[in-house]
Amino acid sequence: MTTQSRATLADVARLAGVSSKTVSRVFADAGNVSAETRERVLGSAKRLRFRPNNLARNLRRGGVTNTVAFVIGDLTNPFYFTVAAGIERELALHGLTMVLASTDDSPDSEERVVDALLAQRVRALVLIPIADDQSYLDGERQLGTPVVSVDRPARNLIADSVVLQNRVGVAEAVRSLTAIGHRKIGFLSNPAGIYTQRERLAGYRDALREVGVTETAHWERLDDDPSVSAEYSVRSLLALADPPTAIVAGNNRGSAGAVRVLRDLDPPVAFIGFDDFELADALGISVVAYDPIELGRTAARLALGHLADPDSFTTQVEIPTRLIQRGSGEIPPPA
Amino acid sequence: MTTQSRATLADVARLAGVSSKTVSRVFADAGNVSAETRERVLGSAKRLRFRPNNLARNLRRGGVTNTVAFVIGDLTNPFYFTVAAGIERELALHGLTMVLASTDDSPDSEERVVDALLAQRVRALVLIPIADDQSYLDGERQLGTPVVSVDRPARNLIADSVVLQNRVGVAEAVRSLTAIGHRKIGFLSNPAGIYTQRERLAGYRDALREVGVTETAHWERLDDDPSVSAEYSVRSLLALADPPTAIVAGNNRGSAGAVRVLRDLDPPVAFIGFDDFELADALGISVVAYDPIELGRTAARLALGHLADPDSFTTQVEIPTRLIQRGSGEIPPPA
DNA sequence: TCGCACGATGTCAACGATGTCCCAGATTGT
DNA sequence: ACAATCTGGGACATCGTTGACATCGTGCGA
Repeated sequence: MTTQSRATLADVARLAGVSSKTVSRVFADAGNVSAETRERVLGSAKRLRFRPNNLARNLRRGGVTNTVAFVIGDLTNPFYFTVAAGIERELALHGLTMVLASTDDSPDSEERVVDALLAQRVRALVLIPIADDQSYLDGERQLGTPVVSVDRPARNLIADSVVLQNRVGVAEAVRSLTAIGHRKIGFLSNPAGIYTQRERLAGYRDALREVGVTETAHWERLDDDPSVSAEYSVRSLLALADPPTAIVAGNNRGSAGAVRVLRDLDPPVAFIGFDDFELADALGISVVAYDPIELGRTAARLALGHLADPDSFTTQVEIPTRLIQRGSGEIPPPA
Repeated sequence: MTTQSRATLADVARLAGVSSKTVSRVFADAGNVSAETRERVLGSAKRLRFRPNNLARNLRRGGVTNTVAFVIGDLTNPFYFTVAAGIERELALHGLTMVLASTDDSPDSEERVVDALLAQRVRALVLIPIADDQSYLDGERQLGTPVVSVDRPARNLIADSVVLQNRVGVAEAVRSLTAIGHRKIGFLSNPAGIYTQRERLAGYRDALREVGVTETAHWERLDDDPSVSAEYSVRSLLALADPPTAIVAGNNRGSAGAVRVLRDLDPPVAFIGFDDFELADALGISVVAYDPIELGRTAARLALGHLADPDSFTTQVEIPTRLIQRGSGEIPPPA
């Protein structure tokens, strides 16, 4: 494996008998090079396996790359990576590349990871905020780097954001349950501390209040400890002296647990989850759904918008949710 | 929004009253700078919102970045994304970043996408080969860029690869069916043309041949048209004059379809899928499983190994699979 | 007390590509 | 026929950082 060193513009130029500027013209400018010269240059380039060095190019062009960073908490969550797919697609349409970095859901590493990306001179930053405070990004924003927060609003930072209709979505789901007579409705949330879960909890309470139910605390299972399984929470609800006749989950984690417990219960307990999932249709599970790809695309579009017009206003977008009824949410309470 | 320009080493140096080299030392070398000077430099840097420019740094250091590219066919396939998560984790341990690019399953765009990444001077390349020929990467490999192919071997290219125990895994699954008396076993494969599916099909035939069944063509549903739904294929198997008593699927696409059709069949038809999936346990679906995270980690480790020792031999790794019995695969044939 | 090692800092060039300016010759208009 | 314009191509500086090497005190052993 003779690891020879990489060819540069100058090497190609020497072999082709032209100046390096001419080679540069062939590869970038496309301006004013005779067909004959171009052929000769391309021939030499191929022979030397030349590949233009984007590091140098970008440096010369003022330190601007064509990559956009997406900072994600937990890479193994299917929700986040579908968002990433949306971002990648939209960026690809504009010739931009996505760099993906994970903070492993650790608030402390967020700033460190983001810093490393900014040092790479990413063109824009899309992130799912994990830490309690994104004010450290303010300087960068003022320097002109678009920052878009996804799924949750950034804290202490003026930035575009794309979030779901969490509160309205859950309220609609709960309303569909109260409409068929349910009053004792459980709610699963874990981790309960984060923005999305707080919003969804609020939606749950909203809808119950509308039918006069204000005492909901004993039907709420709010945890911040990921080791508490959703199955356990569901069982603890069913073990109540006055158990709920329906359960709503704040995320797909809750759905997975609920499915396991509820499938062979008699009398059946109604269930509605948040986040759609593979096979939910086969299982007949009703869910509050939305389009995660669209979430990503929208985030990318906002970033691209700021790149095109740095002085545009910051925007908050809400991605709509919709209730998909598949059976589990349409079970009426026992007579 | 006053978009002021970015501060450089020189700017910080001027403000701190030192040379730019000293500032460089503070941010990189960490070598021999007095505490007092360091304080002063860091102060100026913060005031100017200075951030070192990795483009310039990497250029100066010989055009070597700390990013590794992962080229993926279809970003929305959870399998690939979990692999990506594994890669990202392993790389993070070594201070490297992952860039993700998608070819949208188009063989034509593979070379284009890869080229763009190589121009960014990625340190190594991990890819899921889509095109029929990866020989275009040979030059780059000779230049010392580690290339690792994942899930399928690269064609016409000497490169490390990490693949699953496809053939053995499926053979084991089919054997578990023949062991309890099944002889009429269907096989679903779509897209059937790719390496993994061909291997799995071979495993299926292997195991049937062991029990003397050599005529399997009418039980094989091999499609290359993604618009042919797995449900349709399953139904067409069941509609045979002599329908199979068990079905094996070549991927999770097949499983999803099979689950929908098979759940309320009487007499029940045994089923084993390839690829584990969320809720497979709740549904009692037996599958041939493996660890996709480990697949990614292994790929990353191979790349890192080549970076550490450029002259190391290329390696082929097989990630083990295992049969997880959850009920659907243990149904005996009707008496 | 002198030489020398060492710590703290500075000078300068170079990484690879490109923007700016410049030039020689060919072509065009009047 | 001559100036004006265009076309292909080159020289040189430059983007922001760092490696190699130089410089200047200071303290310490001989």
